[in-house]
Amino acid sequence: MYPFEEIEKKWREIWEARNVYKTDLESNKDNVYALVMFIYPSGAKLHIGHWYNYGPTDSWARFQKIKGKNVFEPIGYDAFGLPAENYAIKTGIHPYESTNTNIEDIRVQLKEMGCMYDWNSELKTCEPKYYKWNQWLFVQLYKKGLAYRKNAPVNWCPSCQTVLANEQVLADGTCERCGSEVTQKDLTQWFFKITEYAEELLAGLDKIDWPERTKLMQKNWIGKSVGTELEFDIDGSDQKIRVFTTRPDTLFGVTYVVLAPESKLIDSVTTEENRVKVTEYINSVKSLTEIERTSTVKEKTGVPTGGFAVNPVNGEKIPIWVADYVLSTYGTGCVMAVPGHDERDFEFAKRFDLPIRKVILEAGKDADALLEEAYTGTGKMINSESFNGLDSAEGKSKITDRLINENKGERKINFRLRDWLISRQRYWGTPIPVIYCEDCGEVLVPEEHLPVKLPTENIDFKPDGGSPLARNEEFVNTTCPNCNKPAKRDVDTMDTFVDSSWYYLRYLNPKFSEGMFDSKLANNWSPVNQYVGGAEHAVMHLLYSRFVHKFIRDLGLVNSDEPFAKLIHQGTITNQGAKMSKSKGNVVNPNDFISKYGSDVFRMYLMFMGPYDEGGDWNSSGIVGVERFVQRVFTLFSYFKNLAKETNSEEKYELEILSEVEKSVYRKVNQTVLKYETELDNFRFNVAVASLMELINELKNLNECRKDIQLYALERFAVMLAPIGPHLGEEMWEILGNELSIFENPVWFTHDEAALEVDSVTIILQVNGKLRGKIDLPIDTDEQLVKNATWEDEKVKSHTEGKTVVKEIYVKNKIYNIVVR
RNA sequence: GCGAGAGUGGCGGAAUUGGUAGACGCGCUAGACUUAGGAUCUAGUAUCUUAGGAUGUGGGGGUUCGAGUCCCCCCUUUCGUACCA
Repeated sequence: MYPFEEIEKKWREIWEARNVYKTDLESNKDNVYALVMFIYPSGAKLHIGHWYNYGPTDSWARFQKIKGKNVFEPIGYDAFGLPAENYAIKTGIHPYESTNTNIEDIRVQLKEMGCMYDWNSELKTCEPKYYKWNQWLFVQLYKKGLAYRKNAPVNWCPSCQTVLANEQVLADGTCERCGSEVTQKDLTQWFFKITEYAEELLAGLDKIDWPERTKLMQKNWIGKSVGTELEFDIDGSDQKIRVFTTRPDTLFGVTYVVLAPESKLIDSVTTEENRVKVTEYINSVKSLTEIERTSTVKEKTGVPTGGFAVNPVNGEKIPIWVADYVLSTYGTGCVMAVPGHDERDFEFAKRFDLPIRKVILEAGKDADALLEEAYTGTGKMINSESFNGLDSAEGKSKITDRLINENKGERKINFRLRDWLISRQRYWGTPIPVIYCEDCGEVLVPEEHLPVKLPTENIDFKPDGGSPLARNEEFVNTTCPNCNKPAKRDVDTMDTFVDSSWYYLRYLNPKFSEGMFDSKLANNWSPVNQYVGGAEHAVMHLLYSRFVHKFIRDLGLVNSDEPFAKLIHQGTITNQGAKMSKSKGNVVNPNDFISKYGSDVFRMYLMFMGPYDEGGDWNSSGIVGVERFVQRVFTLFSYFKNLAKETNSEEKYELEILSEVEKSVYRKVNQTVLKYETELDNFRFNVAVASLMELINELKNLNECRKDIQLYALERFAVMLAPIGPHLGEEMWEILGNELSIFENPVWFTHDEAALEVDSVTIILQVNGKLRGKIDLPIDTDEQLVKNATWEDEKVKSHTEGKTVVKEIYVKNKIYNIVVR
């Protein structure tokens, strides 16, 4: 039996004692930064999902190490946040205490996994020496005008008792964290101006190797749209209605204009006879929740104001309506309605019997035919006076030009992306380094006073809609850095996504006191070569990090444009189809498997389950397969114990001098080396593991080989085992008679290309594309000989007899197909 | 609604440019060893079959000598998104 307990313990001690995983960060040669998303230490311990994230990624990193790369693989804790605070509310235990207790436990588990983390780089975001630099970042953003405070309608989670960023509200209008329904509230809050970087955040997506899905999500979230902003005069008024449109080519099709219910223009455009109805309508909209209002299944509602706008291109007077399908937060909050060519306007026009005018003709359609639905495609312009006959694209440009000439419009780019709301009315986070003075207004805490420490005494955690820090007099009351008069501190804390948007740079030297991070090291190690984490962060963490990275690049602190060059999302492991969660009580505990099979077997099984980015449903029944494999490996190597002390292997062998058995062993070993390398490099762990299983099946008759061939095979096998089963690999390497840790002294054998060349091939014989036989022939056999052999095949004969041969197809070394009729 | 991905034996899953579908593993069947086997080893294992073959990668069409792979339509499912003008 393979004594995994003893062996795994032994190697972990050796690795730790010899400091095998300390990275030379000063070096700039062959660097590989392998990063997993750091841990959010909520009360729960590491579960299968963590293992699935960290284990295989570590195997990838170890493989880089074994190939001689200078690998940096750190781990740390995203230690601020709600779970610890909620726990404190429930139990009274201070978040600092519970968080640290959790981290202690988690660290033990992490070490059990046998990952090659550089523990010198471990960090916690809840320490002042870390969050000080969040505050510093805030100050820099403020100084560049990229951090600002405004009163705005914000998303409010009544359960978490705090505001949320747009990204933290789910599609169904619930809180990303707790699932409560999010409401709207008007509050004065701090924002980071991520929109300033919208264009670059979008363009940068083309330069990074990320899953297309994720890039698309970011692209949609940023939501760039190119169009024209133009104005409609208001009939009988000096005011104008500005609208944004991506389809100026449909301007002649505008039959009404719509204002969002929040629009400030409503009051002045509404006529007296419509005022009551309009007011009633606006009130009715207010009482709707955001979800109700934005539901696309809801029938469109709206009321006419009685006022009229004037179409800038043809002077036509068209009615002004108020409707809640127009959003105040996008564009100008006003829309020109073209029912003929916009689905929403079409639906609205049908409902309220407004005219529908066709101004774009779909290719091949009749200009006079009635529109059954909005035609949103492009085509020839019609009913558009002098623009008739132009293509949509040309029309867009020409109409815009005319508007520009007449001073009635301009080209405009709009983004769906909003600024990042970072204030949180919670305790367990980074204090916002701002002081409010009656005389001086909002004043930044001077950099030399940072960090503004989060008070740890006399905290009333209980949420009451305000920030817990507001009740801590000692914290709140301070003096103005400008005028020294009594002043008050900002009592909110920062969104924890601020913490996680730059931690990968801090890992390089978490003790660095002269700045946010050590720029010299950051330039050696940025961007991160391989980042691995859950797809749920596709638009939050991963977008914020990109923004912050670009900002600190602009400060001159780092010279790369993107934080993460390559990204992979591990899939989700479910249990009976359901996401594992404490509340459902369906969490699978990894410890049960570790104690029964050892961490290597568990890790290898996770890798073997299926494609890494797909995850899958947990089913422990297959783990015995991996266990058997490990047992067979151990038996095999034990049989050849100390072989490296008895013999030496060559780097390469000429095939001619090998026996048949040796030749097939030699070939298989080299095929496996190549396959293993390509699969592992690309995170296809399941296939990499399978290739080693195939190899051990092939090594059945290894004892019929010469000793040096035996060693040749086994040393390669051991080295390939090491990344995916690190303790096992080390032990097998040692059993062979090697004295040094394979990770301390990395060894990798590249494949022998000559071994992959086969001397004979199996030709597939087909009749009408159907398999009828196979023949083994020397490679590159002459076509005529293949043809002869094919025609001699009994089955081929019986399927072609009495039929006319139409043609014969020969694909060299692959297939001979006879087509008959 | 829209956008992106997925659908292959009893199960998890393999499969270069279109060229032997089902690697590897689980499970199952039979045999060997054994006091015993839920250990280990060996062999087999897509389905139907009149034993010649026929069928087979969600369904239906198509391109091709040849399609899991390419094209069109549809179904199921996962994820994202929710009137962004």
